[in-house]
Amino acid sequence: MTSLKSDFLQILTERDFIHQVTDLEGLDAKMAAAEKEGPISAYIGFDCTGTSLHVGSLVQIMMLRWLQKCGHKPIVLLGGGTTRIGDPSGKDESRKLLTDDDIAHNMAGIRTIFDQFLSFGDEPSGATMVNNAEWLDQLGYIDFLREIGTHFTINRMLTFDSVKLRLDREQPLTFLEFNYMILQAYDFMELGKRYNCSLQMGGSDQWGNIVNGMELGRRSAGLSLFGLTTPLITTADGKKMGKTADGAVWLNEESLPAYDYWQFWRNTQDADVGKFLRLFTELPLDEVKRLESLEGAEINDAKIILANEATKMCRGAGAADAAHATAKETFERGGAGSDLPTVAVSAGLFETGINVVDLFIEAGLGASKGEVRRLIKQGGAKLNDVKVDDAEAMVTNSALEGGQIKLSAGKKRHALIKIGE
RNA sequence: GGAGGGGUGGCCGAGCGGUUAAAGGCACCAGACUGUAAAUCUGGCCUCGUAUGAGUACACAGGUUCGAAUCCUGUCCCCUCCA
Repeated sequence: MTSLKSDFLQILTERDFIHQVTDLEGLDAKMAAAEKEGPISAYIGFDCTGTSLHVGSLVQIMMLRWLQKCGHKPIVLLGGGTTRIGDPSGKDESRKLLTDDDIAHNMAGIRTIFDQFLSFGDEPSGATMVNNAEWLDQLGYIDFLREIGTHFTINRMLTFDSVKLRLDREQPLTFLEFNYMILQAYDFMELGKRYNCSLQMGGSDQWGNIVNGMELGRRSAGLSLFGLTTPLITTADGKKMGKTADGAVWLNEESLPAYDYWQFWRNTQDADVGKFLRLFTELPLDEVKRLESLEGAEINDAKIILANEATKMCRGAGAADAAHATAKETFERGGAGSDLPTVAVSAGLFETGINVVDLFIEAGLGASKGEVRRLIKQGGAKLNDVKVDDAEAMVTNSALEGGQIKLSAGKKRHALIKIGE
């Protein structure tokens, strides 16, 4: 492996973050010279269509974190302006146009995530969050076309993968979508001008957009810009990572409790442990090597470390410890950790008694009565770790253990029922 | 604006008057095996009912028929080609 001069690129290379770089040596030299010439700023764009981001964005977030650790300045660009148009790529869903309030709300939610990973502030390496509405909102169409449009040829745009794929497959591509790449290119240039940002990073699908931005910056503003992309992160069986039964694995607590977040990492397949440790934790590489070489049941220890580290970073040490403790209690001792999903019910409920099936639904462990009955029939339902055989059984005060009841659906899904006021 | 094609269960996709709660695949859930892994096997996968069963359901609204996802009419939406 050729050794790089800058810490940042060295780390990224070792940890398999890099898919492509526009000018590795040039960028390396520039970053290595930071001590004399000051840190460089780099940005990654994020969509703000929701109040949270999911693990799919985590690679990018980790890159910004490393960037900051290496003394450079991370810029988080939120697509406030582009979100207002609505991203046309997800064309199966009718795109909803977000109001300004929605967008502001979403941005606030996303900000709380970045607060965990980055340190914001005015110091040279302090992170900043920028909204592209800042410049996009004021764009005049004609001026924009004259200034920016002249730098793009349709011939060239047609050669981009994102466009070509659509055309080859004879799928429609709207004009709006076609313009997206120009707007993204414009973002890069504006960030270069306003924030002296010289590097854009992103997923491998962003390569074309990044390159466009570099060229626009050079031609229109004389900027020297760089681009870097990450590979698409897939699990060992070839799926895009980050999807679970209930959808995305969200990064913020409101969308996904820390316990579930921890569990997501804990349930990583063997074959992915090393990869994930490299990308999503900051453990030293020799430690990662040791952990990923564990075999058989021992690799579970590596998964626990992965879960702890990942959760700590995203949700804080306290949340990670609590999740770990609960998992230990629940899985290793068959008890009930306090961090399990908990549902409070009124005391009166057990005076008269409640049907087990209804109780499971109450606890969120089943969507319909039929589903819970099936679960019981198949032997997957447990109440205080005792298999439930009778779907007609009533649960009364006598089932309470220390004021709570532990319900389990299968081996992994558990919930606590507690008496509330 | 003109011509044509289409909207089926979470997704893909068969069905094209009765034997269709709707083939098949994917995803998902549970069980077995294990290590809270993967792979594999078994069962399940609209709602209500222990179940025979009942109720809803094939874009929406009507109609034809003993009987419709299947035929007809209207509405909405999507796509392709032409202008």
